[in-house]
Amino acid sequence: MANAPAATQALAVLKLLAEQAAPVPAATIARALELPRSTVYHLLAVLQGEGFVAHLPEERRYGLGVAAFELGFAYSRQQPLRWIAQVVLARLVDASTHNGHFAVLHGTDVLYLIEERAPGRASLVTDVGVRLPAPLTASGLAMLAALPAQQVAALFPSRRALVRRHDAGPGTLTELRRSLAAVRRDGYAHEDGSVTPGFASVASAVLDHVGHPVAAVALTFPTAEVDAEARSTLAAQAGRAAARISRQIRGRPAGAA
Amino acid sequence: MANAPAATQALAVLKLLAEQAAPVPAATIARALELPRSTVYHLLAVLQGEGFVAHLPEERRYGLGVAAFELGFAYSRQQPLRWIAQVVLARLVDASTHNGHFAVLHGTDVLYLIEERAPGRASLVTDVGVRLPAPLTASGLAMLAALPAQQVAALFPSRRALVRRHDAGPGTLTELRRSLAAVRRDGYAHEDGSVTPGFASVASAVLDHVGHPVAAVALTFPTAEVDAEARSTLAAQAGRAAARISRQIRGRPAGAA
DNA sequence: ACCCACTGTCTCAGATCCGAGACACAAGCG
DNA sequence: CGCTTGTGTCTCGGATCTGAGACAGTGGGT
Repeated sequence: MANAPAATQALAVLKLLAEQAAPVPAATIARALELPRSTVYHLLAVLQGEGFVAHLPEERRYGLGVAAFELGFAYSRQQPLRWIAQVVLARLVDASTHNGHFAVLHGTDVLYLIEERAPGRASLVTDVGVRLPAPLTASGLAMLAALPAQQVAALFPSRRALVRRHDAGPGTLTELRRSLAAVRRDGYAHEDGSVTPGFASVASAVLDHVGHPVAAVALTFPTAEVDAEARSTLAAQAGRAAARISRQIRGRPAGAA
Repeated sequence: MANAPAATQALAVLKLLAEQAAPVPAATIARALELPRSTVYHLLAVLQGEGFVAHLPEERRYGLGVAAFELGFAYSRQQPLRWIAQVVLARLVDASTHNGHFAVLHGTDVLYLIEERAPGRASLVTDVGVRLPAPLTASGLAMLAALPAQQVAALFPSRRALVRRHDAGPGTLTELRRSLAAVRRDGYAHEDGSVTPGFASVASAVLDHVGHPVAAVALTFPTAEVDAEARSTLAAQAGRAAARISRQIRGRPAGAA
């Protein structure tokens, strides 16, 4: 297969810029990607010409451009799953009065595609576009629990693949399997403070026609506000929303994710 | 300046895919971009390798991949303006109980960066990522009204630059200028059914430290539900939200958009 | 005002890529 | 089952690019 270094390099520049919290100087890009300065300026000129990169002359820095934003939205728009989920999630959030999320599994991570905020509540760390280790999240646990054991083993071949945060989350594969068994027993997944201290989530997986988890629906709430009974109610609501989306996607061709 | 056809072509493929409502066959890409089939397969392989494109073998089609999505989110995340606006817009929506939007001017279009949905209300056509002709929208009119007349003339050199929809929106430059004068007189912009029949919006521009419009805040409501007095109240609320964001961005370096 | 480090532009030849077209495989239709 | 159309892979040489390094300009520090 022939190579296309210019294309590969241009995409690498975009990915690097996407990893930055703010626009950066061209020299930073050259250093990080180990590319000649002339090559970087050349690539930036092409990316700028197509709108993917914006040059900030006053700051002498480069950041992502509007074309990058539209690309991201276009991905979202191409997902029939997202449109179905948007409506169902809006209803769930209105009914439960808690923030709701819709996420997909991507490797060992969860990627949040939709966040619906309930009135009077702030957005959380699980904003759209955020990626978190699946075992730390209710959504991730819900999806992993619906996978065959071999697939889970493939994703997490050793304890090295596990990430802990706020001293939370499974530390061994045995703990992970135990968590997943509990999810299957309870019928829903939950996490307490693993993602944001003081907040908990409940989640259910959205299954396709062959029972494969394609996404998850979650509700997030302040731990202190919701007792065990209320939590079960929220879990049931999330479960019904996930089931509704599952029914609606059956009969549709499998989408990318 | 040297050229980088492979980089340019790869970006063209991404843009084409972003314009599609669903994944497409490779032949469609080759035809649309007038590229050799081997070149297209080659570019798709590179884009796929970097995660920007996903191949759907069962459908024999190609669509955008997760890296495209993350790119779009990364753009959003790099905008300090967006984070400030997110909080202010959430409060505005909670207080007004109507859907709110946050948009920027991009050429002669408005580009929606944030949508905050009020409980019990459906998302509208002005979803995140959507781009609409500025003169048709309250947000667009608010920003255009805050621009110097020469800049408006540069953006709209002739009536050819004007777009009508649902038989709405200014049809001549004179009408446009008249609309903008009304916005300046009233202190807020509004549209009735230009974007979505049965819905109206009010909007105010967010101004930077030199008085340049960098964004707009809008509230959208069903026309039948809101009388003239209530509309003024919503306009005032949107105006205060925009002013609050304006105050918060002063003292910060100008961001990209 | 001067100096230094950095930004941004430009050239051109050795190195490397791009794409025409052949080939194998797959899907759909009669 | 056979045929047609479309998908996807692969080769290689004429055409073209990549990037070292020179140069000019800019901004910040002293």
